[in-house]
Amino acid sequence: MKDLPIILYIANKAGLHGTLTSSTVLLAAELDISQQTVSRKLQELDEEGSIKKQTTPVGVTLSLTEKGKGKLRMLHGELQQILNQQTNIAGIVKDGLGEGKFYMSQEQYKQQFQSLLNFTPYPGTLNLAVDKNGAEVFLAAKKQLYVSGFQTKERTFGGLKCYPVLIAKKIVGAVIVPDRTTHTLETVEIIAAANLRSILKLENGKEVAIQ
Amino acid sequence: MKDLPIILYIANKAGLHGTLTSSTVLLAAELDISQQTVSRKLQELDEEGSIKKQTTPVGVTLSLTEKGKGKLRMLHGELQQILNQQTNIAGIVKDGLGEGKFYMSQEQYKQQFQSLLNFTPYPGTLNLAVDKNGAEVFLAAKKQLYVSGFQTKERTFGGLKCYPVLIAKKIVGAVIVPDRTTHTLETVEIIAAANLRSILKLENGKEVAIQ
DNA sequence: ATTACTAGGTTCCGAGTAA
DNA sequence: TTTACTCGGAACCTAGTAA
Repeated sequence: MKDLPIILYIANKAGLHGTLTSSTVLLAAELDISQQTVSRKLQELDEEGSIKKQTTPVGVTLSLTEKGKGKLRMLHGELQQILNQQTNIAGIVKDGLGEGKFYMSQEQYKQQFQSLLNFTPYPGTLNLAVDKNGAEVFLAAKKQLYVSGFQTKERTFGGLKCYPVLIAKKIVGAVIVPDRTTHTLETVEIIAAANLRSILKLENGKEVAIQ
Repeated sequence: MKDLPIILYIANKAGLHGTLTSSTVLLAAELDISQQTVSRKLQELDEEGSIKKQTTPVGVTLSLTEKGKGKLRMLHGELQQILNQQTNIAGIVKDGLGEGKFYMSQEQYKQQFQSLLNFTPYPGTLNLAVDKNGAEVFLAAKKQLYVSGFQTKERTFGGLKCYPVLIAKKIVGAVIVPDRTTHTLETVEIIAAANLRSILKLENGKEVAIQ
């Protein structure tokens, strides 16, 4: 749309249906363009039918036309669509390998989780089968935190990415994606402060939504 | 915001967080500007930090930066505020003068209502006491229809403005404002296909929301 | 095939000023 | 005071091309 700043200014000051009494000089100052440009642009917007302009001896009176309102509504709709994308996915509970429990018991991991997520994870992860593409989009939209790897005298523990999420609309947790993961994003691992399986009464095959 | 069309295009195609693989030639065709302009604008948007651009031998790979997303969100918020103004008010049921019933029984009114509103009003109006200013803003935001006056051999019936509304979240009706009204907008008259008092179980003093 | 530079034409902006 | 015209200069766009 053309000359959006001016239309937005009018809409803000006058409301969608009201009128704005002002002057080209004042508008110029507020919009940080010259009085001449304001004058010209108001003419153009009027001719093109986006606004209605009445010139008086003491200034101008402006309001949006249906066409102008329509443009704002269209733009709003477009933005709505862009911004309100996939913000949740569902996954099916499935068996993990019991590794999660071992990892989540490591003190170094636990400390990092506590400081990054403000909770210490229950020792054990919930594995969810999800749509791979859906999960990628979903996680891309989330804030990514990073838990670094470390070494003990026995072995090396890798780093992992970590995305805070809300599980089943009420429990704060996180999706974790180990750097060297055994499964792709077809499966997603979830941690939380409590045992999700028990407090959500989950069994294999049940569906859980995360957001 | 500068170069909104390009940012919107990327956001539409790639989503907020995804990446778009394309070429300046293709973008030029879709946006109806020259390849050179696309090339330059992508450089500018990249330098200014609204998008991230990677140039490959076969085209460009684009994604929005946090700054770019922020701009979209800000614009969206602004539009939200403008568009989602007062879209409902509440009123207290009160006694009318019984005139409504007489007017709504007039065949010429009934026919016009039917064609404008797609319902024939129940013979009688519901009077609601509302906040005057609130009502003005509310009605200003509604589509205004006009029912013209007419004459019979006995007398003259005036025209009236008519605003389709939803009553109590479920019943389609309309606010009517006679051209020569006896009350100001402190009281609002409502019509609907059915008897609102009975189907909503209303008595004087009860509150009704209209939107 | 790309991207993107240069050059020249067009559009746009705003200082000056008339009404 | 206004709005809005003229006109010179700045900004912007694209055809031609190099890489």
